[in-house]
Amino acid sequence: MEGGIVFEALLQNQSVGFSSDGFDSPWVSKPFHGVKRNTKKWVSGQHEKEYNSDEDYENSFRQPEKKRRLTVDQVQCLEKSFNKENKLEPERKIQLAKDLDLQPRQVAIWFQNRRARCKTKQLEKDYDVLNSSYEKLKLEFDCLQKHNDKLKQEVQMLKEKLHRRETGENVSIPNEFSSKELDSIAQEKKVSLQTWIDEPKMVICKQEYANSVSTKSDIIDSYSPDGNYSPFLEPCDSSNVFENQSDFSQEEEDNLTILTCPKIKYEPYIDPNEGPLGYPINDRPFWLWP
DNA sequence: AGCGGCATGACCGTTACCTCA
DNA sequence: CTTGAGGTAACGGTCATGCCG
Repeated sequence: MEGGIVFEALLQNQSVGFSSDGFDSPWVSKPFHGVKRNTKKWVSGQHEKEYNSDEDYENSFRQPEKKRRLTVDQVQCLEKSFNKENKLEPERKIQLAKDLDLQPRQVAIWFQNRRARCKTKQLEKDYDVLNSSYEKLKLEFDCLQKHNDKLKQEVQMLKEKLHRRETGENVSIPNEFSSKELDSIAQEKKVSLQTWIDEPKMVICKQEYANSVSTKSDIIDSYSPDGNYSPFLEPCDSSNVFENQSDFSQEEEDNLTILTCPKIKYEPYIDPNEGPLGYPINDRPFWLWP
């Protein structure tokens, strides 16, 4: 950092010295009124600055201080180093500080802040991923629900007609439809539904688990060892969704919920304050959070 | 081996300052 | 010129870890 950064006239009782952490940071403590906080101000190169007289020392306090940003070159070099490894070993810190004419502590702080920024960005990305996943899932769920209702209606209608026919009532079902044939029609309906949902990947699970998935951050936030995002539910084949190979009893099956799990991928940024339903995400019931 | 004290570093939340629209 | 928002350097507090007596 070229040129000494000196600071504005400070209040009395200031102290010039090293930080309490015993590290090599030349900070000046400045009393701060009203807030219980010690504001310290940076003096570039102070560790090597020599004052020829008390007057020089006093004058240095009267010059306005600027908190300088790191230069473009410094940032570029730090970025390069960060991209190689975002943790900073002491040797590398010293070397970077030397190379960039910074205090080791400045390098350490830059890495800390850089990691924090990195984490924030990653959280934003994760949010986008989950949000778009949720949006897609909800859409598919709504479609399925509507289709399911329609099918139930049809089955109910057919059952009623069958009942009336078997009890001798005059119904419009052709006589050639036996009970068996009606079953097969119903079966056909299942098949068509199955075809319809063939594209989205699905898993079937108990209602309690479906509810808990949205809150299981330890699962959702999981990453593979190489640092890549790992979707919490792997895609699976939906072909057996309606087959009688379920591990659940009939009663349990009534409470089953279908989770669609499209392959998660990053999508363009979406305003996190506005959810897919068009109103702020926090206004949504907790269990509807993506 | 177990324990306490100390040094160090990472992380988190926060603050102060700078820059720019 | 002022102001507010956003970005960033830097802080204090806390916790984990390693070393040493």
